Amino acid sequence: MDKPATIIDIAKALNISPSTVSRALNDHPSISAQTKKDVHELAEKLNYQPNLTARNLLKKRSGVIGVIIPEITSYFFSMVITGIQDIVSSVGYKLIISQTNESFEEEKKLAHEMALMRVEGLLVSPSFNTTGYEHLEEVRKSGIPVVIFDRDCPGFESSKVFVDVYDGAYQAVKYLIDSGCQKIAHIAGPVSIPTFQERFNAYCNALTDQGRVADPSLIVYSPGFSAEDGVSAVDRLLEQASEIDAIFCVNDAVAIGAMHLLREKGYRIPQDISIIGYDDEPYSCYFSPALTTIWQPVYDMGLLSSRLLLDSINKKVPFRHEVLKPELVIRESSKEKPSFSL
Amino acid sequence: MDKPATIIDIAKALNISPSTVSRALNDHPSISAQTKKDVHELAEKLNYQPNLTARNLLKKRSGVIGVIIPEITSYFFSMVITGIQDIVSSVGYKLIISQTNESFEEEKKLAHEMALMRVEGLLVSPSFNTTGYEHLEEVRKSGIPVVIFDRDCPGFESSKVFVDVYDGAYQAVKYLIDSGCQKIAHIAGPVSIPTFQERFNAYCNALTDQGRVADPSLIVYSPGFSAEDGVSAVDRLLEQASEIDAIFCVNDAVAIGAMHLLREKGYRIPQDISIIGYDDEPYSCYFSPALTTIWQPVYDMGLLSSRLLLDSINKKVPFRHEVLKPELVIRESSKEKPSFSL
DNA sequence: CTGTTAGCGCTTTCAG
DNA sequence: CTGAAAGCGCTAACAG
Repeated sequence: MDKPATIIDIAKALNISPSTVSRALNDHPSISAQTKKDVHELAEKLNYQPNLTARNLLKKRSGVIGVIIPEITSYFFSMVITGIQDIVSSVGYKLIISQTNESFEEEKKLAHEMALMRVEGLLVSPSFNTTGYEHLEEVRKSGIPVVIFDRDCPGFESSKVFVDVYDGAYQAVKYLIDSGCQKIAHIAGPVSIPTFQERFNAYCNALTDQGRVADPSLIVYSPGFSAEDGVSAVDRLLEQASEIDAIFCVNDAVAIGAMHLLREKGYRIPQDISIIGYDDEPYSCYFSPALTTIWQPVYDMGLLSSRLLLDSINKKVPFRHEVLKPELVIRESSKEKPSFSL
Repeated sequence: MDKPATIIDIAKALNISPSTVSRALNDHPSISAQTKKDVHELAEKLNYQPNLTARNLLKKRSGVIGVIIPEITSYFFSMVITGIQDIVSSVGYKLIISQTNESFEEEKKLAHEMALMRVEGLLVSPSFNTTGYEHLEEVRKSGIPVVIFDRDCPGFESSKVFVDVYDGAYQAVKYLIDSGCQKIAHIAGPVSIPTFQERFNAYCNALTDQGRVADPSLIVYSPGFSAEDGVSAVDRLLEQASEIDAIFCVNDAVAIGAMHLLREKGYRIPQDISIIGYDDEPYSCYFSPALTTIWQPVYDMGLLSSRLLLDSINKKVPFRHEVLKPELVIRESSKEKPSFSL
């Protein structure tokens, strides 16, 4: 209601100067106990709230950190955000979160807006359609530190935090080989996207490293990576290949869609076909069979990237590149590895 | 890099006054085309970016809207946020999002911080442990409109947007009855929480409305509402009841946990036991059997609540209470309703 | 211990 | 069409 009380209102009412009030409020050492008491009491009474905008203008800071992500509606990114928030809120920062919906244009617009808002730092995971980094260069040129996470921006210089995508995929395929699978298929995501390209590469290399060949008829490229895409991808796979006994899916969603159709077609998992996904989504362990998958330290990624960002904000530090390790979570959708091979 | 250019820098360089520059930049009608051109060109060259903090201080606005939710890591809330963001970003607002993790203390702190930041409006879905609304009253008293969504704050006066929880639950139980189920159990959530209490009430009423009684032995109260809770709840249910042929679960997570254990114990779904959940989570249709559940217009809730908030910000409007309708999504985890009853 | 002064960057009367 | 001046609310030298 009405105008909020200012420091000047308090000063006038107490017949002292605004600076004294300011100092009293900020608990400055050289202010008499009595004055402090008077000021605090009146402030309380008037329900005084400091105007952060004024303070920010003076101090040239905003107290907010920006986050740009492709989408918030995924376990992955919402968990990263939780990690980020736990760190930055502990040091008094607020978070401005925006999603690009995988649109490059939107990303450029958002980056620009963030710079305008004078965010003190920016965390970004670029969209799949991002093809240049001038928008991020601009942000950095305005003196705002940027940290990239999860998805790389090759050539853009900044601190970065990733999960070792290749390693996770390699582990998965290696496990399938070790468990005795002979015809291991792969439902690949759009390989124009580096993350999926890496999973694809790991699939091929894991195979060749064991003296096998990556048979093209065992690979199907999915245009998307949702559960629906998994359904149609496995449908095509079954047409072009025969006798497959394992599928490494580009992510859990696709794996879940794939399992769905396979079961409908009467395949037994894992007796007929082993399935491994990627991401360890919350419900993946509740499917039957429970999905074997790759777990990623998602929350940690949020913690780490925001820590790196805070470092860059506080002092000029050299860029750091951190790579977190994923883990294979063995459940029921894959055959067991014979114990003698341990 | 270096100091960002200000309006004064431009003024000096062009030998005109800051006010003229300001007007030129804002395309004020009474400025000569030539001056405008000069100013814009130099602004471009100096990479001038208006200082929003200064402008906000003057205009007494912040351009941001606050959102307080229990958690961001759920399909439900992240989808609501998407709806909110689609509306508010179209009119130039930025979003500050914070999660309470169901902590009342945290919620109070956040509400206070939001007020301090001078957010222009606040959207809140209170935590389950929220017992009073003084923190929200305070926000409103500072002149910041508040809109409550999804979970009610009884007695707190503001615009509110909810889904008709009772209706959804009633539909679910009614369907089970109509499909011929005789012993319909309920895994209830913590009934201290209004949402779960309502689902419970609907369960009882749907039964009694059809001339049945809500048998206490068919009801199990779960302390939580995760998939794990569903597992243990159904375990207890099987001990205390016999021959149940349907379970209405408080939400999809619990239903998924319940189905998991039931399958392990050899029950066939829906032949032996029909299952209905609540929420229609993204993967619910991919379980086998696909889960029958209640869908809620989550995105719409985000749209609507932010629209109501914008209305309150722009002009004094009376509070509005909106109730959105959920829908029963029939899939495979429930027996079919005989067609003659249609 | 306290007051004076100046200014953060911008907009907006009020005068020309 | 343009300039001078005032001020949003707060803080920080610099003086006492």
